[in-house]
Amino acid sequence: MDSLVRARIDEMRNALLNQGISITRRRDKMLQALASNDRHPSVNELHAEVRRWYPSTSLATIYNTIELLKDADQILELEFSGSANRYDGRRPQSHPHLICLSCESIEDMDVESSHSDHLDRLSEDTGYRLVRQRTDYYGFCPDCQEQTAAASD
Amino acid sequence: MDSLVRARIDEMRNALLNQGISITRRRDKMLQALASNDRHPSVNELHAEVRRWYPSTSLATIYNTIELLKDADQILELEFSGSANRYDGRRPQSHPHLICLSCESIEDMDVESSHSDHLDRLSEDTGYRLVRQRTDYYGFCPDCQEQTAAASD
DNA sequence: AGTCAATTTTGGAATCATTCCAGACGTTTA
DNA sequence: TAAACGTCTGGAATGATTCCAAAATTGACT
Repeated sequence: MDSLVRARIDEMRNALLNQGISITRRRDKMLQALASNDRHPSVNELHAEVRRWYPSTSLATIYNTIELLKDADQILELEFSGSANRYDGRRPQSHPHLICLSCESIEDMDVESSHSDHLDRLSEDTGYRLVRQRTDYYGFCPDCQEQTAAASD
Repeated sequence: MDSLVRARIDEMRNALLNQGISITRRRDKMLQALASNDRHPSVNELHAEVRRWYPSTSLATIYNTIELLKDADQILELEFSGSANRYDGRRPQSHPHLICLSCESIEDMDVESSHSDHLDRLSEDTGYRLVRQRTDYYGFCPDCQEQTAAASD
């Protein structure tokens, strides 16, 4: 396993432990699933993954664990109204994404430099106490563009 | 009525007419509601507003009209998974918002310069064909900060 | 190991925004 | 007036998320 993935899992574990939350087997599997999946999985995908090891796992447990991770600032939730939310457990800090309107893939973009400085500056400017931001770009990924081009031949 | 509001209503009307969509009385009221409300109303608020004039109006009609406006690029939809979507009919182009996590108010921020240039440049860089972006800042508005400060006295 | 208390998990029901649909209604055109 | 078409209604269907009470698991202590 990638050492970065391992490090990320440890980070999540410690963050939870610091809040007095125990790492049960299901929770641990879920951390692994989150750390090793860069496709921004939905709750259902995480559920399926954890179930491979613990088939009795219920959806409620997945939602539960997500709540714990949110409270510990260890997961980024991308909300959608029409479809299921998607989650980024690899980089819990706000960062921009490329979202394909056709295949619903979600890709990370590089972090803009000094993200928290930016929020701090904006907080001063606006009078808000800002805690996070969402920046996402919507369009059509290279693969989907090819497919529509091919289909119109 | 503000002349900017009036101009915006005309803009929406024309955009719909250009797509061969007729402006019914309910639709027209909804355009007015959208153009004159800067608080980013939800579907329920729009429904209530249109109902003041046409009490038999159904929710489905509101959803319908929103669909028409989206297709005509005349409304900006802010998606939320936990609560109702919010709509900006005054500035249909992508622009950033300040969102209060406590009172759920949504405020417009000034548009970054040359927004479409920015998308064009990013499209080149990423290979995506980007059509819109979402940039929102989440935090606590000045009013809500005061209230929690006062409550802790 | 055995018991108790506390935490976690389950599974199903409840909630709520949104979408769907068939029938009713209105408007336009001839 | 009638036919044709688009619009609107009201209620049902859908689907993600939340809630909850009961069952299962865990950890501490004996």
